[in-house]
Amino acid sequence: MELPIRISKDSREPIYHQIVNQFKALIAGGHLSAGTPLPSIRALSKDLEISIITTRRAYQDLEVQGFIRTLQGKGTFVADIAESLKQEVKVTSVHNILENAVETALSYDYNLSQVKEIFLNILQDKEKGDK
Amino acid sequence: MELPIRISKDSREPIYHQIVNQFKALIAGGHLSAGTPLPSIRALSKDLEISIITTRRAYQDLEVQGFIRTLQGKGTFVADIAESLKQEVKVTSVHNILENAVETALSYDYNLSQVKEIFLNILQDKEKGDK
DNA sequence: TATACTGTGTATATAGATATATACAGTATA
DNA sequence: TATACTGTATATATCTATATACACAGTATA
Repeated sequence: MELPIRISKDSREPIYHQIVNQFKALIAGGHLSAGTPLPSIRALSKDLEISIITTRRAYQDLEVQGFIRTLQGKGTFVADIAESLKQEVKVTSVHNILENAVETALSYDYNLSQVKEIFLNILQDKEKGDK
Repeated sequence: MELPIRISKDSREPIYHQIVNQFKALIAGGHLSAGTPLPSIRALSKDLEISIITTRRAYQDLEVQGFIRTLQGKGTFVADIAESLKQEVKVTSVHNILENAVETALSYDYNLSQVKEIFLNILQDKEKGDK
């Protein structure tokens, strides 16, 4: 199974944390349903060219937060999460991300109209790119 | 001078890096013009309740990237940067930030229309909040 | 004019966080 | 039963953040 997990080594955000956020998005967004097996820490670490301890750290955080379950010798699976919780994570996370992006754009001395225009341009580019 | 520099200790992004990004936004955005003195590493570290070595690390990175100049015993000042460079940093950074936000929103299985709606709601909230 | 004080930045040692390499333990299958 | 999968643990190196001390620059005062 090919997962859209990517890490940026340029980012100062810890690698394990990038992985956590991306899996959270996939799970809360419904891309990965309950019971689905995740790649093993070895498979993922090879895929991302990082240490298995780094992928394990990410899986540990996800497990502590209740998104996945791991069984020694068996593997890691998407946990059974209440739809309401998934929805809450989805709505809250996306809202926070977009709001932070707006705040940052405003700190560059753009005004709301300009931010809106730039954003709509990006959406347009994405729409064209999808075709 | 009161600067809108804030750090989030919850974020996994290193503190020094958060400071770098926020100063970069203020400088590229024109809020801080060339020659403006920045707070000393002691003043800023007291303001943010962090170590002076952390603020120094942020100032060092900003100096290496050409945004500021520091003189031992005298202080730290906004560097004289070409308007074209400031503009480039401004446009590129904001575009990247908004684009990444869109990408992340899409990874939560929102579609472009939904992302647009959420974003416009946020802008609306911000417009109301400004009043 | 020299010295002391107060500002400024700079350097070093240490602790915690992050990422790695390597070895150990559990489970399933041939 | 052996092998190949799986997760788990430990030691080490690097990065980040801190506390503390040192050095430079400007100003005030004797």
